[in-house]
Amino acid sequence: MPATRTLSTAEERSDALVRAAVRVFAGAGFHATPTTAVAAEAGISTAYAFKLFPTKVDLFVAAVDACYDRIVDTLRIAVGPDVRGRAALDAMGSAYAALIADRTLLMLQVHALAATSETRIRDAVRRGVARTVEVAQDLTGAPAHEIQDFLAVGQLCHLLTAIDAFALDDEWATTVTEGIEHLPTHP
Amino acid sequence: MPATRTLSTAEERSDALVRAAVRVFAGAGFHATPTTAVAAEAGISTAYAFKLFPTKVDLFVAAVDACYDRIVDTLRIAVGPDVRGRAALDAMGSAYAALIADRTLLMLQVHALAATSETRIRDAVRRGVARTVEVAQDLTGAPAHEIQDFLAVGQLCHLLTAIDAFALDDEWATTVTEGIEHLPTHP
DNA sequence: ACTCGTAGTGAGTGATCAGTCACTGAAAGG
DNA sequence: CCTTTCAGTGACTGATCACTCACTACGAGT
Repeated sequence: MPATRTLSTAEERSDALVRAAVRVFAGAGFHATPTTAVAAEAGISTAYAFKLFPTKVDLFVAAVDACYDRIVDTLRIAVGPDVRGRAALDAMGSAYAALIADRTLLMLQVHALAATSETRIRDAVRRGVARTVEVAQDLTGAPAHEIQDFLAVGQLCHLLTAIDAFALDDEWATTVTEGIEHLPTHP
Repeated sequence: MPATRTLSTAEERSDALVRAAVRVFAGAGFHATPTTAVAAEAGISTAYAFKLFPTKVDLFVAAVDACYDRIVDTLRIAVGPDVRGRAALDAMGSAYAALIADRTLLMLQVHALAATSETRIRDAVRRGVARTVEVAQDLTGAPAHEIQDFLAVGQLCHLLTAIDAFALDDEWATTVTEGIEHLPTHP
């Protein structure tokens, strides 16, 4: 293949489109984001976006899967081979906090959860949570209640970040954010 | 006022509309639910619904506020005057689990969180969380980290219920649901 | 009886958006 | 070259939806 190729492969375009979908859907969610906005962010026409992903749901599901790909990879490399149990879970927690610091993956999860009335989106979230739990179990060997804690604290971070509680200094906000890994506040 | 009155007061209609809004928005969320569907559920015309609540956001915010009204009331009556600390928080947890058993208030919270890019909705969620935290602090006197736990477990229940994890018997699902107050599965 | 404020609605309208269609053009193999 | 395949798009369309307007009707006070 010559270096002067102007057309991309469909696979390259699909990847770019999914990356754009993660960013754009994270902003306003499934129903509030037009497919046109995703295509524009990826720099391709709406018509071609629909050729690559026949429906908007297909594209959203691909974005959710990509989101959990990144999460699972991050958790996997966070913990050294000799670390187990709670220490390993803590390492995963820190890695996760760093990963979602830019809010993109965090908000995409929030929006995916809200779109679970669409069966295929619910299934994508199930797959993602399943993979997360499995990697946490396999690499830390921690008991069920600690895995639950790990997930629960993650969900709490989602809530607090979505409402930007870290930026507030009312008493309730400081109570509920104190000691939690600080995530950057909304611009 | 005679018993044969056929017109309602605007206040009665508003209340009915907000109750309908809680139910209907809980189903598909803010952006996927037309105002017409809420008005129909309440048995009034779309035009009148817009006279009572000038915008869809106004109606949604009223629904979110009503949702947290019910939550806060439930938490308040759950704990006896002499119970404090972790025991009191556990009582609140059980009362909360019973309250959200029909998924309506639970899913409305999930959808509200996903709609926080609208400032007024974000503020409504903030108000709700603030009230929840305040009532938990005042009535239990529990330390901050226990209040955080309380919130975190609630959020975990939202996640697990939204993806109907309680209905699954894959290993990850049983791991992550075991010991958590069982909520009914989706029909 | 009359009038005025308020409950209540049918029938729109303009904008947005998911998805389609008919088409252009690049480039690899022969 | 020339044909075939695949990347890529502009210009629609039909449906949906937030919100409006012009209007009817009820009933309380006088």
